[in-house]
Amino acid sequence: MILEHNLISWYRKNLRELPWRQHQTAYNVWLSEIILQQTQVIQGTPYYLKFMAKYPSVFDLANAPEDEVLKLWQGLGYYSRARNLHQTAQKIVRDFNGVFPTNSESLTQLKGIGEYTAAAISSIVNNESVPAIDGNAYRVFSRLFDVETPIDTPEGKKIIKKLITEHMSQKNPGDFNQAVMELGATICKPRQALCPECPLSNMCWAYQKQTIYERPVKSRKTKVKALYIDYLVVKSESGLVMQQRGQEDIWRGLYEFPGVSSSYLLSQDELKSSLEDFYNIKLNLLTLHASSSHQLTHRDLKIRFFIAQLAKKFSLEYTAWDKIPQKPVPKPIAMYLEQNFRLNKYELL
DNA sequence: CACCCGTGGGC
DNA sequence: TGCCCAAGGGT
Repeated sequence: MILEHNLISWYRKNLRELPWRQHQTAYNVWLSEIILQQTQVIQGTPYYLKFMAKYPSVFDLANAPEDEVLKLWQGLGYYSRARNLHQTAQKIVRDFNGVFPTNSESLTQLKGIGEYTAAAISSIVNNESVPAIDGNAYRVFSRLFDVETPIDTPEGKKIIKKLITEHMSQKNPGDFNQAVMELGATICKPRQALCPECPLSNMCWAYQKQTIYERPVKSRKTKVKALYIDYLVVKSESGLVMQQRGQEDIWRGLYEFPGVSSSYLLSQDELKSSLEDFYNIKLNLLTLHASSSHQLTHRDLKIRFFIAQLAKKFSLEYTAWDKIPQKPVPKPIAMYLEQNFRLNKYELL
């Protein structure tokens, strides 16, 4: 009770004025929550503004082509969020006349909305008393009660959920959930926590025991695998050869150049023969044009771009120069295009 | 349920 | 530099 009171009164004095807090409609909150999944506010905000400007309602979003949605999402990462966003918008329009379900259980049925997002939407928009447990909530409550069980295990998640459920507000669940996240983002930070300014420091076990930076405990660490990607840049007067990635692996649905990937660095001969076999082509010349490295959470990418000269025209489709800027592409491809082609004309520098 | 999915920033 | 973290979800 005292926890709830201290937390919510602190929140109402200190909340940041964020764009999606102006109206708090279901569409508003849903869009912001999807954008902010695994994404910091400072990184997601420009995307939220772009999406709201282009798609003011769920109908506008539903009617957009998928490539256009992906293009607007480009650079934000985790592209399945954009595809699910689009599909869910279409379902809301088709099956619900454009009106979102109000309770968290129904929301969970929709693509891209899991337990956290459903709780966030229903508590903020519909005042449903369900805990929205994100990374901030795990950190805040594991510190408040000095939880030693790793929070990335089923047992740890259960413990945190029970603690939050016991302490969460019945009257103001939306403010409570947002307050926990706000506290985690601005005070109870992973590093450089501002404990003297915290409204809950007097009841925080980890603060008393000086275990703040040992909480939360995590058990798993992701292992990073190396991935070598070699791209073939095939030019003609009309454009570049580009293709859409399939449903496997990273960057699903985004566009890229033809190429090969490998777990080890291919020699020039290996590369040449595998490209010729895979695409059924004959390469007269293969010249290294640029290379870059790119870090993902679980991948260490080494990318090379080769200019190719073919014996005959490529069998794959050439994308016209003026169409290339419309294609959603992974970050390394965008960087390569920006550095080597003029943005408007897309001619070789 | 363990693993996979992007990108940017901090230290 | 290498690692951690961020308003998680799908499979």
